[in-house]
Amino acid sequence: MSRASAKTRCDTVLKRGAERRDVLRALGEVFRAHGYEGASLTLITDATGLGKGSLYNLFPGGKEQMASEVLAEVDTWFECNIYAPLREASDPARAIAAMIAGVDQYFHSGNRICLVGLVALGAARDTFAEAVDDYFARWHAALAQLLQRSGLNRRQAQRRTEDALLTIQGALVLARARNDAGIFRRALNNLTARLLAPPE
Amino acid sequence: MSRASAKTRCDTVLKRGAERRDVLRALGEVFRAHGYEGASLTLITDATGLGKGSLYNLFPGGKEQMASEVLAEVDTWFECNIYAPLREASDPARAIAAMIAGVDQYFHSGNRICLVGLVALGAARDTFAEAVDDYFARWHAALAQLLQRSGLNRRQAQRRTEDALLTIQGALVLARARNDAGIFRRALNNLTARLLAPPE
DNA sequence: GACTCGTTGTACCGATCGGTACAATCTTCC
DNA sequence: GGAAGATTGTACCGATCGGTACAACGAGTC
Repeated sequence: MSRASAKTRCDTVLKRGAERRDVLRALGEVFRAHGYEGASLTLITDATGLGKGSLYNLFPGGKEQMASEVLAEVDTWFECNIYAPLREASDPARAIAAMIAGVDQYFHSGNRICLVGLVALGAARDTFAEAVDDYFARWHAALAQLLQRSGLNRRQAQRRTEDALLTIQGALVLARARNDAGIFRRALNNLTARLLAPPE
Repeated sequence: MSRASAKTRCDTVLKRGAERRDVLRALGEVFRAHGYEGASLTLITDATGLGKGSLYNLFPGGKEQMASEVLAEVDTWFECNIYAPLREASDPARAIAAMIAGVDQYFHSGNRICLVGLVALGAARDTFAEAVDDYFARWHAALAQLLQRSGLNRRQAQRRTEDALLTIQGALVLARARNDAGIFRRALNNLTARLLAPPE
């Protein structure tokens, strides 16, 4: 998942990919709900409505390929809706507000889990280590770069970016743990202010 | 896991509990490494050195009881080493520094995962929902109370406490995802400053 | 030493795991 | 319509899942 392929990925016309998209979406929800190990083929066939035959025809690599493609799909979404806008933004305040809005939308205001974070914590981390690291690394790079353009020095930009990413992850964990999506909403609000604060 | 039993739990003399403690410790590491679903009995027997016979003699309730007792053990550790000191502290600054130091120690400076957070994200959340919520709720109560005593109003104390807990969780996730324990260390440093900052 | 009773290893249980084989079916193109 | 190729449901595979049964073993007690 290199930076170079990012642009083309976003503009790709999905000829016969529409239904595959639907399958990937369903797969994503199964993995989110049960984790990589917990997502049994029975659960997967139920969620997708596809039999094993179709499933292994679509994903010859089995469960690993399914999860891998789901992660790639997540990555693409963030690339198009979060990272690219951050990189191309001229107005930092607007860009940050847009990022927060995008994150809030993607995670259903705290009612949806971060699949990448979930995979990172589980035993499957090693299998998908590259995709996991890449997801956060590219987010980090895009946001830190924007913060630097907005006037922060490199060190401050790095620190604030790290803070932003872990705040989002932590808010998702805590919101889920305490079954209180308000935690996520409040964290995002607070985060906006912290990111937009003047250099210290 | 009620608040009332907290005190006695800490002072309990473990007559024949010493070896059970060791087993629970090993169990904890297996669950941390593989999650609840992923921790198969084979992995468990390997990690504990106990056969199934001994295991089901010690834990008639099977895997669920094992995980339940491990969570209780985690809870006890935090009760004794984190929550109780926070409640009984007279000097807020010292208490917060002690909390951060305890957290850093427990999570091996970012190289160890939060089992409660992991369970919260997984499918086993519902099974252990009460223990999970309780863990964070008691931490929240103890810290918020201390912050109020240090001069913050209720609202600010709540906000900062929520921020502290999710920062710790998020830092653990991100540190693991990016395989960089430095993220956790930096987050804890930053958190100390934020908690000790004067009322806004 | 014999009796007790908690502890342990081991064989085994049905269910389910991820994955494969393959015949039946559906499309597509001529 | 019919040949060709992709797509699908279903039966099946060995391995492993969490859990049980039980006989062998162990430390105490008399």
